[in-house]
Amino acid sequence: MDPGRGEWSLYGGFVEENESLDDAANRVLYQLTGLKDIYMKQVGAFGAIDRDPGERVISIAYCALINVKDYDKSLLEEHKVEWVNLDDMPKLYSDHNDMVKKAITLLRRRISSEPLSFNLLPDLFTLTQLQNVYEAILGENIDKRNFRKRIKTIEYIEKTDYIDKITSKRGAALYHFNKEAYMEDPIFKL
Amino acid sequence: MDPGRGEWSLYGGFVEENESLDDAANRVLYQLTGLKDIYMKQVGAFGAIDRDPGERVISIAYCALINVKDYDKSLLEEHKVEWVNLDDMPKLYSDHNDMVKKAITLLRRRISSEPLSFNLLPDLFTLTQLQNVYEAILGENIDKRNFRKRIKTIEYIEKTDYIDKITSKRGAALYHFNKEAYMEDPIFKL
DNA sequence: ACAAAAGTGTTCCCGTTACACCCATGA
DNA sequence: TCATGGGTGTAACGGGAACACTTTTGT
Repeated sequence: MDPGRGEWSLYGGFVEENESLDDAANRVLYQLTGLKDIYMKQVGAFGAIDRDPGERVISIAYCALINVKDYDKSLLEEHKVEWVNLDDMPKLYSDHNDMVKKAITLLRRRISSEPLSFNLLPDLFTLTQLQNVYEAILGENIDKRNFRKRIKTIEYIEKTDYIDKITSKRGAALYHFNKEAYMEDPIFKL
Repeated sequence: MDPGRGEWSLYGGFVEENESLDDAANRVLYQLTGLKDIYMKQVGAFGAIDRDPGERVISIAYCALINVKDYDKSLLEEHKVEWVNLDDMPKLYSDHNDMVKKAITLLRRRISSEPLSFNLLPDLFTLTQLQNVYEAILGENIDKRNFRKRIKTIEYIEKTDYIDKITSKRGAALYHFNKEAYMEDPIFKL
């Protein structure tokens, strides 16, 4: 998000002649963060007549799942862009708040039919980290025992022999998302 | 749907300067069917570079729920448009099959979180009619007793004293969707 | 020793499913 | 009288939610 015209707004760009909408979204994301191959979905087209006071603009909003640790800070500063917590989100320019709202709805719906979380986690992750992602997306707390019970029934989330000793004294088992197993049998359980 | 360029395609139109995307969709629908105030949702923006062989076109697809009985036949004939059954749908022009597929997915997801069916039914309807709509949208059969049990738990679907004697010899109770009750307490159960 | 995070089972409840027969009426 | 669609209840099952204590180890 970047400051624009006195108000904050979402970061955007224009679609070039030689690129699809998806390509354009990926390019803009790359220019902004230096990230490629990121999970990204179209949120929708926004086309009220007066949504831009200057000229008629139709915007196609996209949302991406980005691990906040991964971004290139210098690029963000260069574009005068900042990450904000959802709870701290200010009033945005034009209909950009609607875009965010629709994106959140889309994500919350999708997380129960598609394993989104792994786009936000490192290759190896602890169950606590995974649960944190779920709680962040759903915006609510989940019971630890129930969560871990459900995870156990999902075949393509595999426990490894590695142990994470960084975030806890006792050490936590590291898990792995087996994408191949998911592709073969894409039944999502959570 | 109308025949175009040797293949069948979805019916479309261009967005005017003085109308929003939603307005444009409603206008096109009106020109085609003579219907107004129809339930309509944006399906998404389609923007592959070569989706139209002539020039670069970005399309925003919409889907509407229309009771097939309501349409103005002369308008359809005038525009050389036909209704087709989903099962009989031919290969369509460009990415139009993707549009239909996405629209169906959207409807199926939405019907379990929003009472869509009433847009396809007359003001008074029998439970069998309602069940038919559900089965049509979901594309599967539903057990009659279970269906009726669930309907009974929904406050805003109200039984009236009227009886439909047209479609059955015995006569079937007519029900009514109480929109006000739904608006007050929009918890959808089915 | 104690603080901090990891890990672990059981019970209860409710919603979903499966399933088959009688009823009223017009033709 | 029969064909047609309308209407009804119960039992078994399974998934989700609630709930609290022990373990390990670094400091």
